[in-house]
Amino acid sequence: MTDPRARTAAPSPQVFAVFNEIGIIEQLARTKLERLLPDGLRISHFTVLNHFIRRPGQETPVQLARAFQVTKGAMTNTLGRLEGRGLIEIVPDPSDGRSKLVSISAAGRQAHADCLLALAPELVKIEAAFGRSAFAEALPFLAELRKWLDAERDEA
Amino acid sequence: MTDPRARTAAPSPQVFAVFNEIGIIEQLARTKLERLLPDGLRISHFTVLNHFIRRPGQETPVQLARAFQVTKGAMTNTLGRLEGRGLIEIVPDPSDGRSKLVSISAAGRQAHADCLLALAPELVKIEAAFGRSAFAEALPFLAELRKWLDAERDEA
DNA sequence: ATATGATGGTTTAACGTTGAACCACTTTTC
DNA sequence: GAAAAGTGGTTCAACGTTAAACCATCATAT
Repeated sequence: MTDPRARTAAPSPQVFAVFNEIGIIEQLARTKLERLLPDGLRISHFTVLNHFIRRPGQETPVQLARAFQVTKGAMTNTLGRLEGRGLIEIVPDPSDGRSKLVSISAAGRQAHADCLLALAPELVKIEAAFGRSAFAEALPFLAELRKWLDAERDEA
Repeated sequence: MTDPRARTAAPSPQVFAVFNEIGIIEQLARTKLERLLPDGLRISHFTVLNHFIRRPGQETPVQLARAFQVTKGAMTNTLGRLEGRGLIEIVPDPSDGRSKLVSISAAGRQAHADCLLALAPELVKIEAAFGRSAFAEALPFLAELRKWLDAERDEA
């Protein structure tokens, strides 16, 4: 603040580098794992199924869109594909005429199990290459970063 | 290996979680930062400019595609946009009739500087929220993971 | 009650990406 | 040398995503 020309400090190269690595990892991991999923399922489809396995019950499309940080339009697309395959059920929300309620179906639970089986070997291989603890240690920072970006999202 | 039914061990939840967080971070960061870039530039465009700033010289489209882990088709698209804006120059490779040589232009250097200026405040804010060291500490694992996924890519 | 604003969901256009087919040129092999 | 295999680059279709406009329905205020 001693130099009046200094409007904004420069970010450190590490910040750039972290986002750069994350971008490349996302791309590599998505194409690699997507190739393993059965029946042309996409990561986005699997993620929704996974969500319902961990938190059984009903949820609205908007809740799901927020949970995965995608637009409503993207979620409309994803849910349409899943419903078309019979992996989820969508019913109107009796308490709100605008809304719908989404839940996983028996076929969806089976598909999720198939996905897990298909992904397991690759994930185990990755885990073995780095050791179990490496991922556990990396997780807190990534979760914090995700939460921060998420929270800062709707502010602006 | 004592149980013949055990074909593959199950991956730990942390591995799943790490890729999940990375996926969401990538999405949030891309849309957030892309909104800041001037003149409708995309992250993929900026990344190429950034590459040429750090490593001045000439490179072929295939080299660039490999560096960023995208398909040749994607790089054709990216380079076409950049050339259309006059931010890079593409000339035929005199030593190989199939190939081309890409280099950054003066306008490209200026655009890169504008991008840095536009991104700086946001990145500084993120850096301040987590401390400078947090990113430096997270980087080695991410770089390792990226390298591993990259290397494992062409094997299969 | 009525108007005004907010929210849930869909649709459309535009874009970037993958994957595969394709052409041109080079390198290798015999 | 000629044929075969490999490599650089482009094009095309298919898909997922964002952004924005839009309609229907709820909530709130007056």
